[in-house]
Amino acid sequence: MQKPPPSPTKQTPSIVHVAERAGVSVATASRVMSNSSYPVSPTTRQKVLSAAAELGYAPNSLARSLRSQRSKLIAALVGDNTDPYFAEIMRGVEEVANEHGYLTIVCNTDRTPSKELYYLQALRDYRTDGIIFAGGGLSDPKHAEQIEEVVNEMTGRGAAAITLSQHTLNVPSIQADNFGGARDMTTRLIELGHQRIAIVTGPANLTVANVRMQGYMAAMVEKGLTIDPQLMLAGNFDQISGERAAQTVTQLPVESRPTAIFAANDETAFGVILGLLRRGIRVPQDISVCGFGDLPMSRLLSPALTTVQIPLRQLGRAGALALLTLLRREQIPAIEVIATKIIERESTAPPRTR
Amino acid sequence: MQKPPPSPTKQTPSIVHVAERAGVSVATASRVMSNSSYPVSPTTRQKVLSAAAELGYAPNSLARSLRSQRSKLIAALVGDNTDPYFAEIMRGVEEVANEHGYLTIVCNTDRTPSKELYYLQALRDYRTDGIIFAGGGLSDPKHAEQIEEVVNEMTGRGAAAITLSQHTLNVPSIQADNFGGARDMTTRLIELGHQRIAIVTGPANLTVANVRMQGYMAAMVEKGLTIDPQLMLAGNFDQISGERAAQTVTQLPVESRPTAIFAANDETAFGVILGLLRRGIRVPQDISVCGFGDLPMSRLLSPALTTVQIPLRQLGRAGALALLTLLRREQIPAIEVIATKIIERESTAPPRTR
DNA sequence: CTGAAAGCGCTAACAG
DNA sequence: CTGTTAGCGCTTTCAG
Repeated sequence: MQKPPPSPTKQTPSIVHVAERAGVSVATASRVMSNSSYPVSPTTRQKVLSAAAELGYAPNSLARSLRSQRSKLIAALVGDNTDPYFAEIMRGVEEVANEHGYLTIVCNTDRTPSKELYYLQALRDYRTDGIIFAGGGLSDPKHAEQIEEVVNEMTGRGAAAITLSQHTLNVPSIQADNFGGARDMTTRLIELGHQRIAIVTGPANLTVANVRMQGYMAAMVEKGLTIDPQLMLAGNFDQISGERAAQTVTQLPVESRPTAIFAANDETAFGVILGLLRRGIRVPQDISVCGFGDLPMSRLLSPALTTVQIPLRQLGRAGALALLTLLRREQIPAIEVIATKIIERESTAPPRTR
Repeated sequence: MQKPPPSPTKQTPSIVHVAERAGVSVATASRVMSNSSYPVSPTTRQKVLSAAAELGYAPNSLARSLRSQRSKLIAALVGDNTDPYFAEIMRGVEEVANEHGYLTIVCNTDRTPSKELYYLQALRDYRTDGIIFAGGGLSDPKHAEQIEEVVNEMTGRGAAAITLSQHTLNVPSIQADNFGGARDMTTRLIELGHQRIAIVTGPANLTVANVRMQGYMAAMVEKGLTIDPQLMLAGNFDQISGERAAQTVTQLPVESRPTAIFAANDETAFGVILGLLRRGIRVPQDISVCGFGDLPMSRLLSPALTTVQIPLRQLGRAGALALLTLLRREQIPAIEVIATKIIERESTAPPRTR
């Protein structure tokens, strides 16, 4: 059974048709259809309205945007919309956009500078009013320059841009307190009695990852603990790298093993826990594990994950709101920090007394 | 209505400027900038190209779309982009769109007919070329009619629409084999030796939920088992309803308790498992549990979830591809079914022999 | 209050 | 091969 291909049948009515049918000029028709503040007599207005209704008239946003130089389109540039981290941010962005009559375009960059650049150009071509960089800035000097150029071009034209994490781009930024969150979490572990605390880092070229590591180091130093390079495990923000880290740890001689492992994000923490459990090491009895992010599934694991919660949806909402403010030509602070919060669950505990 | 360009720092160059600078007509400039097949001499082409480069010219897609009556915009209408189910589909859609030079608009409907209608109108106004209905059709006769009207209006105009699940809309559809998957899973449970198999259904007004229930019933009947109404638990596709179902089950007299519970989706299954474990019932030793969907986290649970896998990303890709085919005025089947697959993990086992 | 007309930036006839 | 021109559908001066 085949479906007949769609073939354009009836002509979409334009405002000209509405004007004709209502017996008024297009100017007047436009004024009522666009809710202009320009005065139109109640009777004329009514005539236009019913003509539009009879015709099933729908304004052409493309023409409107072309004319007004405002597309009412905003874009969310994310690493991968499938990643709950980005999904949650996108949700916040989309909600605010929707509430204000904007449409949201998704762009998955896969953290690839070239894809990011490609998308940016497309967005520029569509005269997208605003762009939210949800992911971190990619440290790739070659593309960074071009990306910056396109962004400047857009902002120079009246568009707005904003980042939701540390970024090389010189645009306003709204960020979760990654440093503070990591420092607080580490401090908490220390207060629990841990001394040998390992960290599984994120991708070296990702700024958020580095900032979290800084937070960890700051706490260690503040508390007078030494940072053992052996306990700084390279990770990649994914589960696999967490499992690898667990493996590395278990190969360490018992006396130099950490009593706690701080994974730079939740996914990595899942991997760590899984890797540990597979090797018969109990969490948190033998080793405590914590993450960063508080993904929805973090509380479902057993043991449920202790982690640093980032108010992601709120971050997305704040970002979109800031964008709209910028579009209204109003000032916003260059950088706004949103507090994170430690959520203690089952994966952390005081270290075993030897 | 919309705000004028706030502070046009530098005037965005249009094709007219390019033409002037290259010393050619706009027609010629357009021909080279739009990669028209129309012949242009190599020298002229070069002149235009360098003029464009010097000016930093970027084509205006809005104008292009207005003129060509094709926006190169497609939209994914999802229940909630935060739901891994939809996120995965969206990813597939976005990938294909991107590969073909289209931009993807996200619309979260929250399964609300009014929001769906609102979005549809906005998409129509933007002359979106194609729409993918990722969620099921909402059984709400009042809005359904209006929604259908807008969709017809759009397809009549040359746009394409497609659904990725059972839907009242009369447009082509690409679907996972929900019936077959549920039947196979149920059959598998029966083969393991289960006789008393409960099902936790999805929202009654969601077609997918009903189809899965049908599959369950078909298998039961085929195998000559009776369907005990006591074992048909009302669910809502969320974790809470799964926990509630677990509670209900544990309140049943021991002899009439099920030995296996089939949750209509994974989230519900998580809830069931959680609820069971909390009450000291072991999974799968005491009761087997399985789900439908294979969310990423399903394999991370302990016990890892046995479930029916839906190739979601592929579904999204297939949907977008179908849309593009339709846009090319080519035929596609009215309905295409994509096979599901049973993934057996740790949450199911033969029933305990009494 | 209403209307005529000038474009927004681009493509595609239709001439040369 | 190149150029002129007529719109796509809409908003907004600028005149009544």
